[in-house]
Amino acid sequence: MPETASLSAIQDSPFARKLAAFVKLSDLDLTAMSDLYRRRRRFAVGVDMIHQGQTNQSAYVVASGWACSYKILPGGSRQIVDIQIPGDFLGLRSVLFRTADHNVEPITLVQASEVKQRDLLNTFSQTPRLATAVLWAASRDEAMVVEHLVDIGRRSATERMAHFLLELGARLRLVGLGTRAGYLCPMSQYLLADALGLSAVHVNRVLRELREEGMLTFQKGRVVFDDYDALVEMAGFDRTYLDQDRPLLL
Amino acid sequence: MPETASLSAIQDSPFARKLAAFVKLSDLDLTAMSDLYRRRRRFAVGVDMIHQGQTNQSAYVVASGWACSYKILPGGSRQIVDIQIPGDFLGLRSVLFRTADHNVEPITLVQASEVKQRDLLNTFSQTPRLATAVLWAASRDEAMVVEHLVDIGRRSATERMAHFLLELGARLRLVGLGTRAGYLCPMSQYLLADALGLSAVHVNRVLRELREEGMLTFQKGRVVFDDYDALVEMAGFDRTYLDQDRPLLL
DNA sequence: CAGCCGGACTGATCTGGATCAGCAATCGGA
DNA sequence: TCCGATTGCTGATCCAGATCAGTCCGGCTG
Repeated sequence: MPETASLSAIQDSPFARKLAAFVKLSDLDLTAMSDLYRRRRRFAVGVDMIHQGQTNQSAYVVASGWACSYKILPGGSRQIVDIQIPGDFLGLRSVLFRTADHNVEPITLVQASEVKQRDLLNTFSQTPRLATAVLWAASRDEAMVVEHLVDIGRRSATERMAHFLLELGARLRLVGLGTRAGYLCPMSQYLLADALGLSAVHVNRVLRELREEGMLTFQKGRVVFDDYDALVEMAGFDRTYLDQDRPLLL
Repeated sequence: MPETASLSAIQDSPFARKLAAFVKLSDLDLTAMSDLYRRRRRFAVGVDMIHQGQTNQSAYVVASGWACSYKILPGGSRQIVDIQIPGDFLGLRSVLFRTADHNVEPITLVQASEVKQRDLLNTFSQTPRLATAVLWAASRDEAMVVEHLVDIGRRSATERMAHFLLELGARLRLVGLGTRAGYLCPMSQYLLADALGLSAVHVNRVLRELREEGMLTFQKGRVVFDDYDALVEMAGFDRTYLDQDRPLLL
């Protein structure tokens, strides 16, 4: 039966894996999801996926690759707001508002499914459970932005770095792309700087310190947690908002 | 007819006013909303409405008064993440996740309607339009947190202050509690400091500078925009994400 | 092969905003 | 009516992290 085959394919996608942590998805929900998945597209590094100020943008669900959303301020400097990894929704706000309030740029080659505004709103009205699940995912993203805000507002450069890399690790583990030992991370130190509100120079210093203290090593595109527990302790990392152990809505 | 009378009462509530900027609400939606509105409660200053780490919290829709959500870090310092004014949802994340990831504290006496988890999820499954509207409102809140993040990460203390007070003004105007000239603001300089990641002392300095430059005056619980346009220019304030001129979803 | 370029890395210097310390005005309660 | 608590205001000092000004190394190109 081709239907069930495609259903199980959807079920294994990072997006479904993530949402399944919140709601138990029915076959109807999965079918609706697979409809959203039709229009697959590729984005090369250097070509923005979403442009601040543009109207009628689509949203995307990332299938593979990394991207980052950021804002440019009058003055030239930029702030990276969030990192998108496989399974993440991207540009949801640019669909719900008429104009995009941020940019999204691929960090690596990105493969993603385009979701048009009309399709999204239709799907919501037909499968309310899926709408609730997306609300949950959006809230989870908001929780991460909040954590990021606290990072920048109240944590030292070292704590910030540790917290950021821990969170990324936890997210990657959820979609099977990392372990407690570490993960592959294609971010340059310049990107890290823009994300953490530091200068690239200082990022380098902080990474060296963490390495020398035996906490974590980030070299050659690979993050290795040398002492996970000490890192969690030092960064004040709170796992609860990422560890949804069982679906809330059955 | 008591039904239509109560419907129009709901329609005039700050919450409905806000959501109506996004979707045209049907009578069914409004009825569902009024059901959520039943359980009205009052919160005095000094009594937290939501506690970080607690489980099975309710959410609230603010009818009157101001509150703030914040996080406490190991170390004692706190970061105010967002301000809630009438019409705002509050504690949505603590309902969607099982445990609250932040605190909410009243700034003034707050009157709010309690929304239980079960009621909320039921309402969503019965009125998907309302679910979509709440998703929109949550995304709008996220956009503000993002803006707040950029504030703290990349703007100077003065720009930050200007931006924050402008945004608050725009939000208050949406629910009819302020004008382009200014608004009443019950926040102390200590609260402002916690929100902006500054020290109270520095908040004071910055406010004095803004006053002396003829940009804005914040004294005696009242914000007066002395030169609105100059302020917008200086802060790099982007109105788009708060100015939803017509409903997106009819 | 040389030449180039982008990323990682380092030391010296500068500065925005925190911290500390203290005073004046206002308010609310006994 | 006085006293303590809260908020607003100011100057002096200090430090985390920015900025500047480079070197070093590996990969890519002509």
